[in-house]
Order: sequence, then structure tokens, then C-alpha cells
Amino acid sequence: MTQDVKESFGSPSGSLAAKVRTLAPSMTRSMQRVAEAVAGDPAGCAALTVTGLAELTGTSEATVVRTARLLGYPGYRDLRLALAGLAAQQQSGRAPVITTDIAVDDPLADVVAKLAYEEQQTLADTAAGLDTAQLGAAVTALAAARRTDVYGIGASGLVAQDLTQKLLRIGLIAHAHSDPHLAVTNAVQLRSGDVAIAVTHSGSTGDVIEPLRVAFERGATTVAVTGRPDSPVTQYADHVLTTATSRETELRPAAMSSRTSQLLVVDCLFVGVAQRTYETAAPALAASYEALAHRHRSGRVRP
Amino acid sequence: MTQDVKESFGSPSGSLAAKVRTLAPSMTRSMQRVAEAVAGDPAGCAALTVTGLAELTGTSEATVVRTARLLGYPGYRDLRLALAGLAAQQQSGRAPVITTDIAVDDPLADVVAKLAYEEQQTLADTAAGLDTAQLGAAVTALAAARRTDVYGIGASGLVAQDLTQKLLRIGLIAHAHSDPHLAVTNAVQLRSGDVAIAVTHSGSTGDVIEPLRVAFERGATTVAVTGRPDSPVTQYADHVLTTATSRETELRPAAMSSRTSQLLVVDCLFVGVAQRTYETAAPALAASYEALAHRHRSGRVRP
DNA sequence: CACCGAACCGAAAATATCTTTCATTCGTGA
DNA sequence: TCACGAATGAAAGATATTTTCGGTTCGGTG
Repeated sequence: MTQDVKESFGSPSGSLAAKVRTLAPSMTRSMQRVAEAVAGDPAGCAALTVTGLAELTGTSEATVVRTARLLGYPGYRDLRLALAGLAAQQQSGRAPVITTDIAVDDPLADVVAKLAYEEQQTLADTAAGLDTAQLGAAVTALAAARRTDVYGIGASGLVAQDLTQKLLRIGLIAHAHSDPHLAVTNAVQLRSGDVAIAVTHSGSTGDVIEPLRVAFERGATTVAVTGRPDSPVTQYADHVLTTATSRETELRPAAMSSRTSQLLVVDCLFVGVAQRTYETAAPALAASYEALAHRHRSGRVRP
Repeated sequence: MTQDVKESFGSPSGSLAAKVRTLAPSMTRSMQRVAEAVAGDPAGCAALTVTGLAELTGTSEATVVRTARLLGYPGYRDLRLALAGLAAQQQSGRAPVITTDIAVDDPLADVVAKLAYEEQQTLADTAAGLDTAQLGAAVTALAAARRTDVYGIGASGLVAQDLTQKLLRIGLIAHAHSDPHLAVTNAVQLRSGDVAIAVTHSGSTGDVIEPLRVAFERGATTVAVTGRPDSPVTQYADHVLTTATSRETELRPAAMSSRTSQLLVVDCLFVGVAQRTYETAAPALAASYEALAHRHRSGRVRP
């Protein structure tokens, strides 16, 4: 199933294409067909009626409407309007855009350009798809938390650690856990007023869900940072922060872009908390900077 | 920072307003009312149905349709679509291009936008400043290495781990060290044909320089990933990969953007190596993907 | 000033489009 | 294999758009 679709769209990444990618896993087969068509050729689809799009994708009107709903619009009419807008934007956008995947024989310069470009897209998509209300709620909880536990495994584990390091720097009490057993053991200690955060792209990593569940049941405020807003982990999450999902290619595992996306979310959390706790955060940041200066040798070496 | 500019239609935009002006004389009174409304607030009108617009302008559906026709569209439906497009274009034209630093009282939405923008900037800068010759040399060394050690402390330690995780996934032997003593202890084991990589933004972190020096003296190929190409760490580096340095602001520590930059470099290294060792890397990647699938619970949870 | 005609306008019918319902089909797990 | 539930599309139902058509207004004219 390689893209015979030609993927010739100018800027594949209006937040719509991102939304399609995020929601695709929770779509049924025929809905995916519709979503694909829409993401692939917004302008073309905007010109079609429900019936037209249904025929084009070999599905029914009902399915088209269902897809529109899933993408967050009240109905097809509104999706169509949005599509028209998107098309217009693309038109004026005129992005140079690197469309192709990274190939085995790409020269390194291309690899660098493509990777940078894709990560930039990921960032844009993440920012576009992040629910600031959920973010705000999570920030509020974090800022007031007695202690915070962060769960993550593999690449997500690094993100968890990153967040933890940052929170510690502004004087909060935070721990990252990547050992499932220890995570659960610690989760048991949590109670109302504490915060537990699970970082998992798939949202289905049992080892991460379990401690979150425990924390949830203990009354802690729970947050899920995941690329799948309908995945199991969200069952136990008071607040869900959605990360972007990008096309995965052979040489560029999904972990790469999901990490970028997760880190942005985590940064937002951090800055948000730092704002809320500015009085204490600012001096703490300054102090940690000061403390680190000693670990650095004097200066430059090459004249 | 919302646009108080209000866009009080000095030039409501494009051919539409022009068309309205041109055609106005040939319009009847009520049609002019409709045309005016449309030209004055395309976005708002795009949200209305024929009936809505008719009521808003105190006219009838028929008149609205007639106006649409006069403006050159087959019917109201199409005018509406065009309006949506126009609105979107205007919207995007307002490239807010966030220049200011993150302030303590910025709303979260701004924080998200600014962070995303700055990280995107960092990525672009990194890609632009990366020396592909140096990168190529590092990749060659990595691809052929008997073993690879990566040193990093603090935030850079996470980057080091990230690289290690990836290299392991394609069957290479790699270790990350953030304990300075263990790092040195291990560095002693290195010899020609091995690779040592130091990740440090400042380039002056003694704890990271030391193991690199040891590795260098043992004859290993050494690589420095640093934001300061003239810093002490480069003394012992065969190849220097430069990361971008961005303005540091009070609420956004340098660690944030240097991490982004470092990760891009590390990703480039990884993909480069994966290309060189494609024969073995591809199946290894597939296998690790396969193995992880078992760790994930079945699928979606919400209907 | 009354009358006429043409253009204008909107109510409502006719049509197209979108949405919902519901029976059927398909895939899946026991 | 069967039974169940999810997925799907046909068709009914609801809305929106377009058309029709008759009433109204306005300017001119006898």
C-alpha cells in the first residue's frame, strides 16, 4: 500500500492532514478511504457534494458524514467549508516542500533537510492540535502538586525524564519511572493533590497504563500525553494532551517524530508551570544555572 | 496579543471587494445590501446559510442567490465556498510571526505557539549550520564501529541515551554514559575502530570532555556534538557536529533549544548509519517493531 | 391625479443536498 | 461453524438552496 495516490498536495500538513493521521487508527476502513481522499486533495473534495465524495471513495453518504463528524465538524457541510479554506491557503502558501520519503541512497544533505523539515511539520501539527484547555488544567494541577510522577518507557521514557529534570529545576518534586514495577509501587503512594503523568505514543503500553491507573484510583490528578486520544491510557486520564502523529517511513521510525511532539508538549507544560509559580521558579532557575557554571571549564580553547 | 487590528475593511481583500465595487451600480438596492455584507465580512457570511444571510441583510433568499449569480458564481453555495477560502487566506495572511519572548502573563495558547515557533527556528538553524562532510565522516565511523560510547550529562544525557537506543535498534553496539567515572572507566576499553561521541552544548562540561579525551588518546574515532565549535571538547574530537544556539530567555532555558538541536543531529547520524548499513538495519528495525507490538494492549477503547 | 408597465422583491413551491435511521453485511472470536 | 457486534449503505427524513410566480413599488404618461 504505497502511495500511488501521488501525494502531490502542496503542503500535506495543514492541521487537517495531521488530524487525519491522528484519528486514522480509530477509523473504520471506509472512513479511512474518505479521510485519505480529503487529506490528499482538499481542493478537489471541496468541490464535491456528499454524494460525489461518497461515489469517489466508493462509500456511502452516511460514511462521509460519519468521517466529517470524526474529524471534528458538525457535518459534511462544515467540513467542506473548512476544505475550501484549506485549499485557498495552500494556494497562497506555495511551499517548496520536500515531499518524498527519505530513501536509502539519499545524500546526507538531503537527509538533513528532510529530517529537519519533517520535524518542523511535526511541531506545527502538535501546536495546532494541542488543546490549551486540557493543557491549562494539567498545568494548574502540576503547579499545585505535592509531588509528581512521570511514567514512560523506551523513547517516551526519555521524555519523561526530560520533564522531570525541568520540574526539579524549578523546585517541584518530580520523579520519572521507567521500571514498571517501581512505577506501580510508587503510584500507590500518590493521593489527591498529587499528579501522575503517562507518556506513551501508542497509548497502549501496559507498563505505563498500569501505574497511571493506580494513581487514578488513588485520587491523584492524572495526565496522559499520547498520540492516540482514544487509546486505553485515556481511560485513566483526567486530562489528555494529544501529540501529533506523522507518517512513518522505513528509515524514519515513528518514535522520531512522536518524540519531537512529546517534547514540545512537555516544554509547554514546563513553561506553563514556570509561569504559574514564577515567584519561586525564577530564582530556582537562576540558582540551578549558577550551580552548573562551576561544572564548566573556563572558556574557549581555539583562537 | 490578539489582532486588535480589526481589519476594518480598508481593503477587505482581493478580487471580491473589487467585483462588488464594480458591479454595485448595476445592482438593485437589496442586492447591494447583500453584496456589502459579503464584502465587509467574508468570514462571517461564510458561516451563514442563504436564509441567515437573507435575514441579516433584511432581504430574501432569492435576492441572496441573485446577488451570488451577479458576482459570478453559479449559486449561493459556491459563493459561500469562495468566501470560506477568502476568509482562510486573510487569516493566514496575518502571519503573526511571534517575535517577542515568552512573558510571564502570556496565555497558554501563546506559549504553545511561541515555543513551537522557536523550536522550528532552531531546527532550521541546525540544518543550515550542520557540516555534512563532518556528518558523513561521523556516520562512516559509526557504521563500521566495533562499539560506540556516547557521553552526555543532564539534558544532553538524554540525547545520548536517545542515540544509543536508536543504534541498538539497528543492531549496533552502543552505550550511553552519564556517570563520569563509569564513562572514563569504559573509555579506557576503547581502541582504534571504536567510536566515542560527546554531547555537550557548552562544550565545556569537564565530565564529558574527560572520557572523550581518554577515548581520543586510545585511538578511537571521536565525535563532538556541541553548540560551541571552539570549545574545549573539540580539542579531542576528530569530527565536530555543530548544534544551533538560540537566544535564551528567562522562562525558556537554553537547554530547551539545544536539546532540540542535538536531537536533530543525532537523528541525522542515526538515519545516515541506517542507510549505510541498510542490509542489516532494515530487518533489525522491523524485528524490534515486531517485538514491541506484544507489549501493547489490543486497540482502541472508546466506541 | 389616475393609470400603466417594468423592474424589483419575497413567499412559497420545487429541487438539491445533507443527515438520520435501520436493515443488511461483514468480520471476528468462541 | 455459529453467534455476536461492528461496519456499512439504501433509503427515508430534515435542511438548505434554487426557482417560480404573483404582489409591490416606482417612474413615467395621458
